Amino acid sequence: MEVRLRDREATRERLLAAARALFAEHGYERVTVRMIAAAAEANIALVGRYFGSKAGLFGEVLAGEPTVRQVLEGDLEGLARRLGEYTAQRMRAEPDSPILRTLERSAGDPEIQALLSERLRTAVVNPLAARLEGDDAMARARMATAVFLGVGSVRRLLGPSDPTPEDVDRLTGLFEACLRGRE
Amino acid sequence: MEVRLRDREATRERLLAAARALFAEHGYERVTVRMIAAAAEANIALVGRYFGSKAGLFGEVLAGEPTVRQVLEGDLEGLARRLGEYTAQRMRAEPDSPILRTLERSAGDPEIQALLSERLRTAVVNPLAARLEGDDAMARARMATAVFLGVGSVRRLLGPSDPTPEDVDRLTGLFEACLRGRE
DNA sequence: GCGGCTAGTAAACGCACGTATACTTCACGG
DNA sequence: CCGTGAAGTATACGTGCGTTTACTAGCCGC
Repeated sequence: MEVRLRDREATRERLLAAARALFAEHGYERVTVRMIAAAAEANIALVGRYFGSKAGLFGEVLAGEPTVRQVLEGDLEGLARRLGEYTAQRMRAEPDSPILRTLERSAGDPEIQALLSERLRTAVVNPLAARLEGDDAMARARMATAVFLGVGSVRRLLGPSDPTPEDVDRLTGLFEACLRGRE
Repeated sequence: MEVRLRDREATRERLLAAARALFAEHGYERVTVRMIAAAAEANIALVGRYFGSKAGLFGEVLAGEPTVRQVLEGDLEGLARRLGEYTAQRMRAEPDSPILRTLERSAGDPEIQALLSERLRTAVVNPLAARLEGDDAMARARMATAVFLGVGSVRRLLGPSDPTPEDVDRLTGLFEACLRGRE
């Protein structure tokens, strides 16, 4: 593989990677383009050149994230428990996903909020609703998402707490109640 | 009652009221001291003079909010349903409480986050935990709080939705699952 | 080998913020 | 009626931000 010092694509990728890590670490507003450029060992002006703006770079970071969460795959019966276990981890530590981490540090800028909203919809809520049956599948998917996001909020605001087996059971029960259709 | 144009206490109160409304409307970061001063028809410098700083003013706004939520009062059996109904309202519209509105617009500044955290603890989580029994009362109160906050997050991010009677039932079920102790 | 496109750079622009300072104006007690 | 102290004002300070501009330097085809 050729090594080029002046490589537009490689520099662009470095900026993207640095932005991905920093946004996940601190959220949108508390990351400056100077921080990103420094982390990528690139010049500040290149952010504007390659991504148009800070918001454009953020949008590309979001777009680069994988859409389907592995939690949603697998059998439908175990879905509530997988969600319960996955969410229980959120009580202790930050999510791996940059989207979710950024979401938790939630941005006030309406443009950024719209980007996050669109992404949450296509990456979490819609895939989840697609796995459910009934005409209120979307409402139930939203409520399950609420539980999921809420646990993150509580950890962020009140501090982490190690989930007990009872917590996992309780969360699983919550998701079962959310996902269960009318019988 | 005497009418005084130069009334320190009245001006202070106007600033406080303006700040309360604006913080609830836009969150901490997106409100400037200039906005507050303009809304209160007071001079910018008075914010610093009377409250020390913007953060000091915010702290006083938080401190002025009522501590105990009426939802928590009343019989324990109906608590889950009252929480369910109260939370269902959050699917449609913003909370009345400035604390909760500010919480939803969540501030990144660590100092402000600490203020919000302390307030959420003393105004919501602790009173709720106090009403529960069992050694994991706090864990269950935190989970109920997570559901409550999560519904707000989802409304803010994905847009409001009118709660159906089924939503109320489902939320009530969620809170029952959270609040129920070991049997 | 050299000119021209282009990646990369340095520096500054313009703005908005929270805060601080020096000044002005008014109410009120003597 | 006047001086004094507090209430209120105008303005500027310093900082940090996202963005832009004018420039430099390197790669590549000819």
